[in-house]
Amino acid sequence: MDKERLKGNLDLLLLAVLEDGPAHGYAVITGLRERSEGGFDLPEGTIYPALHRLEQAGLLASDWTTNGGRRRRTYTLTPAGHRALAAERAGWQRFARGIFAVTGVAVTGAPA
Amino acid sequence: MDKERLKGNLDLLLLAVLEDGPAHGYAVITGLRERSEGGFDLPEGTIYPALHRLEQAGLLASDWTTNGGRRRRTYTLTPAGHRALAAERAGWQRFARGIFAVTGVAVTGAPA
DNA sequence: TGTCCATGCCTAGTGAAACTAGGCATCGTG
DNA sequence: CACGATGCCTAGTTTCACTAGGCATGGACA
Repeated sequence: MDKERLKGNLDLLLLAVLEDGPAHGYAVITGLRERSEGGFDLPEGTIYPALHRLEQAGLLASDWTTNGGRRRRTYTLTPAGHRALAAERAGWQRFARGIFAVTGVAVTGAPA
Repeated sequence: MDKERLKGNLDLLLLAVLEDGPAHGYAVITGLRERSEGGFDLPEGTIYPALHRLEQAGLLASDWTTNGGRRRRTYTLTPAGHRALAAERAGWQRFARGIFAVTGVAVTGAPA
């Protein structure tokens, strides 16, 4: 998957994953990988700073839990996060429609 | 239109515009603006360096013409440019399908 | 006649976003 | 007991598009 294209869309992806329920960073990474069937296999250096940024922005709330001896930081969407997700989805759709208008490439779920 | 999302998609847009026939830089800018109904209103500082880069990469060929007293540099898609455009379209579709898989946002031409 | 806007080209430096590459710790398995 | 998977973190780099400036011509309008 093209890395450059990800720019500007990372928040959308993270918020969408967390929409299905709270998760910790590592689970977000694996969840993203699974949902996209390997398409989005993002490094930790991308995910963790982004989660911190989203929390800083008030879109996520986090709390520490311990599973066995491993500490996890679990993130949950805040109400502002839900609103931001909706805005991100709309923004993505606007952009993708622009691309369609210029290139003629439409996108649905099914492969060609 | 979100500026960050453009990253990685600029070549696709430029090549797609030039697919309809040769054009000079300024015409690419206005063509892009019209096709997207104002969505992609990109500054010259974005377009010109990108066209130079694409020519350097062998995807475009250019020649100077003069219209009245105004000099224009007209760009044409090379065969490699056509192939690159096809690859860009495929890359975009792959990416957009990944986004769909994660977020559920499908994109067709028609607005909601 | 002079000024201003659209046309038309260009580039050095900035800024924003994700990534690289490293560090640290625990747990299970061979 | 070593190594991979789990799990967290951050400083610095890279990679893109953009900002902000420069330059020139032609037409319209005062």
